[in-house]
Amino acid sequence: MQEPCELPKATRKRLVKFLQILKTWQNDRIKSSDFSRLTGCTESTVRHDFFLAGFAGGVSNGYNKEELLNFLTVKLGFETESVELKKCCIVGLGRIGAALLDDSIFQDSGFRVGCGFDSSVNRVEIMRSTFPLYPAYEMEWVIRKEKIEHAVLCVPEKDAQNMADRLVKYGIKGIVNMTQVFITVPQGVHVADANPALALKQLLINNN
Amino acid sequence: MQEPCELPKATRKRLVKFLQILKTWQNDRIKSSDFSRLTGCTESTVRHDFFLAGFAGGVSNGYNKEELLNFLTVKLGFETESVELKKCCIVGLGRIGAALLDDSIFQDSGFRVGCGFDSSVNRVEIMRSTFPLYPAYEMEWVIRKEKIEHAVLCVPEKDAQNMADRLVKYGIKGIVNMTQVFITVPQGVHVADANPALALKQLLINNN
DNA sequence: CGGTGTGAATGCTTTCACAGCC
DNA sequence: GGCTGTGAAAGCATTCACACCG
Repeated sequence: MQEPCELPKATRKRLVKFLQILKTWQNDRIKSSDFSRLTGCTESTVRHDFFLAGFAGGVSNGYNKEELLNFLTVKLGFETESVELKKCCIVGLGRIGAALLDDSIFQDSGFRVGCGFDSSVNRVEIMRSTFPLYPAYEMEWVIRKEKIEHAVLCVPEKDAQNMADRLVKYGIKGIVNMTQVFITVPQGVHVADANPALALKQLLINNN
Repeated sequence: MQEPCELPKATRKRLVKFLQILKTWQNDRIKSSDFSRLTGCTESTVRHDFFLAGFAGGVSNGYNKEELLNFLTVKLGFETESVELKKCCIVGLGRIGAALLDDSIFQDSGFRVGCGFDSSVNRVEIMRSTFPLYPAYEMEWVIRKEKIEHAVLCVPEKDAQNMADRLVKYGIKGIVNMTQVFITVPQGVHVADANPALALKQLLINNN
């Protein structure tokens, strides 16, 4: 029914943010200036995004929170989210990977942690976790059996590309790259970087 | 001498990536197709970026690695990087914050960890770390004294905006937001998001 | 040939301006 | 008056096409 959300990329990205904001918005109504303040884009952009998305419920004291929240949830295809969360896996259980073995971090993301992998059999056996942990050589069958399509990559940098290649081979379609190196993936697979060091560097550069 | 790098935003962002790639590039020469493969942008874009940056050392078997590396380092204003690293602070020492108390994570970023803060005095006293840890009420003088301008925000979501406000008040100019909530900062302060849950969500949306 | 260098052309994104509505 | 809705205009970013060079 809902075609795959034919909206400009930039607009879609912002709409995800707007939806996130709505989820924790206390008030009954919300204005484009609120979104502007909270995201850093202009009021104009906010209104234009809603226009492109096809929303037209605004009046002179802003938008109705509930109405907008429902609209965006459907438009972005998140309706079924609460029914069944998608599973992701944490690959590499060093300090960062281990810290991510925690569903509260993925709350409201539409994902939950399915399992964790590490190439050290020892570490996998010793670590305590509410999620099943596997040694890396079991990745293939686990990923296929659990139909996991998303991975959070937290391995040492020297292993990042290798591991990414394996993940893709086993059917992973999206990788969140927590390492500082850039990884290459074939067409059809997507990567999002989420490394604090990289982010710091970008901050320095974007002082404009 | 080097004016503040008058380049299009998008181009600057990519140049930072290219520089990162060069640092670990094994071969003596590198081609635009290599950058294209590794970053996902087109060869055309790569060459055009170098053009805008004013680099013109390419020949028919690509660019000389060293030459390009030096050029970009200067152009982006990273020459002094190895002389003195900028300090950042980790704010909030839960699982994630604690995992970031580690300089190896910030290697090659131009930053090093200066110190950590947490509102739990108890936690600060108990945790072992090679960096000084302070209770949150000491933030102001530490940040001012150490002239820290960048913070990595790892506090619980409900505290994120509050803490960001305080950081800004104490002189922080750039915040890497590891939380899932969006924070608002005044003009002149910059925020970069680096939250894996957010990144996963963006991946779902960008399946185009 | 297999690459880069470069301006022009195309395609996105953001901003503007102002009508319309409560 | 304050805010949304909307097309048109301006501003960026990417891609093309082709000259040029070893």
